[in-house]
Amino acid sequence: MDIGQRLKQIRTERGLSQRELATRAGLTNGTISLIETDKTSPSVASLKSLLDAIPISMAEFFGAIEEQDIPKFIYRADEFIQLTQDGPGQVSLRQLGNARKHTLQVLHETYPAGADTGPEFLAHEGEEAGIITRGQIELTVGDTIGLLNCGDGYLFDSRLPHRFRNIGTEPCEIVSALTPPVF
Amino acid sequence: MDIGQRLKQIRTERGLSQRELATRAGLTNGTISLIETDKTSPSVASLKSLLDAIPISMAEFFGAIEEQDIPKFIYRADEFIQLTQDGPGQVSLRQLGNARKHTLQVLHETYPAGADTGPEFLAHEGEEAGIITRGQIELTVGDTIGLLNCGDGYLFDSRLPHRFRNIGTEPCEIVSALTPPVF
DNA sequence: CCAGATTGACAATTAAATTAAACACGGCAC
DNA sequence: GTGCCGTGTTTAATTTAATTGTCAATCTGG
Repeated sequence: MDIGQRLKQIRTERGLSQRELATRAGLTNGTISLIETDKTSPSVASLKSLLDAIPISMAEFFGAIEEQDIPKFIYRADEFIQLTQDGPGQVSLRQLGNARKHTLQVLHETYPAGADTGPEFLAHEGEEAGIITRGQIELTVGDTIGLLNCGDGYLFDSRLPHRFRNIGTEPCEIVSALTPPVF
Repeated sequence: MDIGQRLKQIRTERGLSQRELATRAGLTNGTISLIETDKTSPSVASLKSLLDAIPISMAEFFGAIEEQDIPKFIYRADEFIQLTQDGPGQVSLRQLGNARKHTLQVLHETYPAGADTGPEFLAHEGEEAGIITRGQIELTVGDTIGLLNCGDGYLFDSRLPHRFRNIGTEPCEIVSALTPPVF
């Protein structure tokens, strides 16, 4: 989402210079330059001042951005959404993209040594699958128990009760997929 | 426009605590507390992180705010939009509200000593009127010239060529109205 | 009732946005 | 050419936002 490009677009569309818009909005030209070149992320208050001076509403401004938004295919590691509280000894679930817009939910899971999804078994609609990318983990599905090593994978109907336990000494990382998404 | 209230609304609607939303968005609970109590104006980047984690789009977020926006009646002095470059010896035009939404445009004008709208006369559609609140100014409309003192006013058809000159020694302030708005 | 956990708010530090002033580039008159 | 605007960018200093750690208040289960 390129705030800078969009601001520059509507500013130049209306024939305003950075300096002119700046004085109208009560900011400085330098600030607008930094925003338009994406060297800073303006505060909502600053952006509102700018849009009021143009004038254009926040909804219009972002509406146009999000319409023109090219469907996003690539997500950087730091763009994942953390679904769990993080802390030592905690299971970490990091979601790829905004699953509500899709029928497929992919997670990057980390189970510290000793971690356990709990004795109360999980069960929900859909299917899930994954591949272990680091360490090893014990998976119980129904009354089947298996120890999965790095490179191994799993695939099962999520309605079957299941449980993950890292019984090893190093953290276990899994890339998993669920459909439909669960929250 | 109350960002804090709106954020709290949708957050609690979805049963999220400040801490839970914070970890999902990669921010801290303190930040959310400050935003929701309007003690800070978040950066666009921070707000986007929060809305992605909820999830809700920027356009939806602001759309709802601006719809529910009570028509605004009162404008603080620092909310006026500066229509002119400011500087010593410059005429200052400060607009009340967003004139594009209305048929009436009210300006707070300041003419420094010696200021002049220029020998090339102004002319545009509509009517304009004003009252001098400080100092004095010479007004030319068509071939009529008058010296207006503090408390005096004017009202004329804007299609007549007109010119303002502060021929006094102190700045002149005028509150003026135009209809329809001009830019 | 108490212990432990969860909530939102606060104060002090750290990180980031904003300012103010300078810089560099490109027209354009002279 | 030189000087002068007007443009957008960059830099160091300042102001503001964000983090961190803590607090009191509110639940919850034993």
